[in-house]
Amino acid sequence: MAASYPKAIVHFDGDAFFASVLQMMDHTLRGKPVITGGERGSATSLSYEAKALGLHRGMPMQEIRRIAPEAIIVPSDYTAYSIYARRMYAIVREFTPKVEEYSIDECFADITGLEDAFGMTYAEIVLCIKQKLEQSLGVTFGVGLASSKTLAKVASKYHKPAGLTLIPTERIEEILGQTAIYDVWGLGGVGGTKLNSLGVPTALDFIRKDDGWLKDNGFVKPQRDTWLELKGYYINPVRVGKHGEIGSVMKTRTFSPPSMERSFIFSQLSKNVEAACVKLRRAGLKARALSFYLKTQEFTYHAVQMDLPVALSTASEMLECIEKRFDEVYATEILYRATGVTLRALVTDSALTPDLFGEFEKRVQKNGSFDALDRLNKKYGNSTVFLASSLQALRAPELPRARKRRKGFLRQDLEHKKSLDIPFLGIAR
DNA sequence: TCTGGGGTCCTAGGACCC
DNA sequence: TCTGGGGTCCTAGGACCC
Repeated sequence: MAASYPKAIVHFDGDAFFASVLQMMDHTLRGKPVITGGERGSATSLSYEAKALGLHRGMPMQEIRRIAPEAIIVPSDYTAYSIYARRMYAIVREFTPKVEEYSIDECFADITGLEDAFGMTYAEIVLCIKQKLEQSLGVTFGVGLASSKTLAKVASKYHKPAGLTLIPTERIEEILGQTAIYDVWGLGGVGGTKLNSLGVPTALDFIRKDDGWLKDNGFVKPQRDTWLELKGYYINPVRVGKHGEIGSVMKTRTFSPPSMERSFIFSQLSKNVEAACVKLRRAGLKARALSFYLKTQEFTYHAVQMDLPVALSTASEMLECIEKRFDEVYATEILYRATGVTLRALVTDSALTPDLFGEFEKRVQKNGSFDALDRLNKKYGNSTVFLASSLQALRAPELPRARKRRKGFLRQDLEHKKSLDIPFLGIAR
């Protein structure tokens, strides 16, 4: 009996990807319990040897050291991860150009209709790609083949690690009967809880409901699409190429303890704007719009959305615009715990057209590092002694140390905070 | 665990217009 | 001028993902 696939969609998922990459880069780590994310204080990725010790993702490092002193905590290396990711995409592309780079450790491929070209069944093609990935990268992969992305996702995590699972149409019900509704990609915690409370604990129970039931219970397009995909319909397409292009740039940071001091909160926001601009310039982009927000101690958000007069990539000029509207979100007597900024409507540098009044020309000349501080300082005057004093800090020789300390800042640092955080403001690079 | 950081997509609802 | 119906466009915010 030939297995039937209306579409042949494959999902590849690197097993314990970060930890595995680090084990490949350093052979002394192989076969050992490796944990990454030490710099954050909790585990980001764990090797299978580490998982076998009962350790799990999100576990505090302190606890890990207590439970498993033999565990090796290694700093993250995002450059290495992305090199491996690119190799992974390249290998899959040797078989088909229809590859979606979904994330740093996952991709989808559409191999529909390729049996004749390779003289193999879909299952054989998939096995062939899987073996090549594992041999070339030294990382094992969970691989799933089905007729939709959602089903392929179910398949790739069905057997771990190094699993290969096929879900042709005739096996859908069997597999989904063993798939918890919480584990279905796209439904999330809220949707999963809701379905569970409606008496739908598995994906099989879900696909057995009809369209009317979905509508009556308030399920909308994203859930309906997932429902269709689980039934085997190809709804969510494999998106070739487009991934990797940046649509928006965001920077957010929580600070502790929370604060109600306007100048401090504004400086936090400045820091985020600066960091976002660094990323923006690195990508050769400028933003025509942005939004910024303050997050209160109660986890409510207050945001302002604004268009920029011209496309910008420098923090100083964005901050001028932001300052004018900062008080729309900031209120005295309220404790805030985080700020954030999102740069949107991005355009490439080359596509930028100078505006009518020569603003563009003026801006080109203003690329000095201290420009931002000078202008802000002049603008705010006495009301922001804070910024003025930070200017001194910026020019002080111990800048590198101050920057470094910022990472793990402690309560004591708070007393001196004003001179610690501000160096970030206006360092244009 | 009193709740990280960086993204995308969808939708309800307001503004505006016939 | 008022009322109602019905489009379109835009945005804020929610939910989800890794």
